[in-house]
Amino acid sequence: MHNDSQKHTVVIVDDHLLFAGSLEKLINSFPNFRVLFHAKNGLDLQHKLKSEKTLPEILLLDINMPVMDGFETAQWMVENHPSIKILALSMEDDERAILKMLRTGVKGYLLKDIHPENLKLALREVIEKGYYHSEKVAETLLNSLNPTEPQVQLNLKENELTFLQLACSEMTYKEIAEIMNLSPKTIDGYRQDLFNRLNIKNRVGLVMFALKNELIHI
Amino acid sequence: MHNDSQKHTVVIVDDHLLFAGSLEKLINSFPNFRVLFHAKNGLDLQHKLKSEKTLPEILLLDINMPVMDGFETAQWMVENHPSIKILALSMEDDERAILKMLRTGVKGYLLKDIHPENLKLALREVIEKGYYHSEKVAETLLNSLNPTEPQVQLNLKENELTFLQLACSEMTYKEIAEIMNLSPKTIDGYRQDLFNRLNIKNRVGLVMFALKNELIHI
DNA sequence: TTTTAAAATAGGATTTTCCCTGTTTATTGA
DNA sequence: TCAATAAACAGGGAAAATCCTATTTTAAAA
Repeated sequence: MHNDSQKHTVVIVDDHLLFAGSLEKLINSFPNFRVLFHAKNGLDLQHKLKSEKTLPEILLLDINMPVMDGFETAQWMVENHPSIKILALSMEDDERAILKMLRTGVKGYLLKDIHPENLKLALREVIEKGYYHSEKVAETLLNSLNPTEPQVQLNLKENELTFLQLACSEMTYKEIAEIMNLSPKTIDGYRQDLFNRLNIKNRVGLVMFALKNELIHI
Repeated sequence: MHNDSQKHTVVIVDDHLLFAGSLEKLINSFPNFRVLFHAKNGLDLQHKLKSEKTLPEILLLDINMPVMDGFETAQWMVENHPSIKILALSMEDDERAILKMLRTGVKGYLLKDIHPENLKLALREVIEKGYYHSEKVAETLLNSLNPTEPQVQLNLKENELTFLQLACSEMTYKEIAEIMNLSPKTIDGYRQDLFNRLNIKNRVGLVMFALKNELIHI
């Protein structure tokens, strides 16, 4: 048995209190780890890191949070507390999300459907090796190197994006022009340009394109 | 201290192993409850209920699951094991979901962001009173009785629906008319009728309406 | 300071959309 | 069979959208 002072410290950031609470119980049941506290989101974490005297070795970070989500929080942590190792926790195995987090410098990425035993393993590895990569993450990394679908890189300029989003409303182009402080003829140009580049025939096509590429949400 | 045989029994159904596992730890730490086992989804639960000799008193059921989700599972349970009390667990406080579950007969509805202490309370109440209703659920029930937005009942006729769906393509109304074997003027009528009824200004409005009402999917 | 490229703007023609007020053609119930 | 009603269809005009081909303005680079 280890006494608390020998144990590695963990802080949990998750807006789901029930999950955070249970997770704490689970982690505290691991002989080598103990949870210092948990935070509801990135902002809450910032405050608590200031007020608490002890900094954790590991941060278990949920990426789906309101207010200040996992990405922002990870970035802030890397900048302000680079020594704290971040283990990202996520519901979905979204490839883009995984890559984004890895790029900001998290030490591991866990899916919430992993076996509790794997969490223990991940925590141990992060302490010992400095990182933990599950199979899924490794696979994603490979996929990203060898992209199956080149995914039409949409180079939308700021104005084009704005126009596209406004085109999904019931406004006329003239009204859109007014809002954007541009001549209707300029809007005319934006539209035609998009039609050509995206192989689109009319405004409905624009709307569908925006939808498919999540440029707007219903 | 209670010995196991005196404790109330719980089974967890959740596809997120980590959550299920931690939750088990948490519940087992409650003096009056113990977890018998957990299942990944409804199907898994069916199998396990058959093979295990002991039936639980309470079923903690996640509603967001692949394979056989919370709704189906709840229905099956009510039909096949009506004596087992169901506590639904959900990430989102989706009003429709709450109502749907309550109607199928679950004894309570918990959000995953509740405080662990509330879970203990909910379990106790379900055993003692037979149900547990959090504030949110009570509020939702009130809302459902007094609907703020009457939700335009959309009485779309077959042809109108078809037109609406085709209007979400890049076809002109003339082309749509051809496909539907109708005069362009008839299509004109359909459109105008929908504009008036749905308070829509132009074709983009039609597309957004179809999207919002899931008449088409992206 | 030129040169250059991109962004913004125009003119003008054609098509499509939108809107209003009708008429004709089924369909159905008395 | 005869209204009554709904569905389909039309004419015609105004507004908006689409599609060309330029020109002007702006910003960046040389």
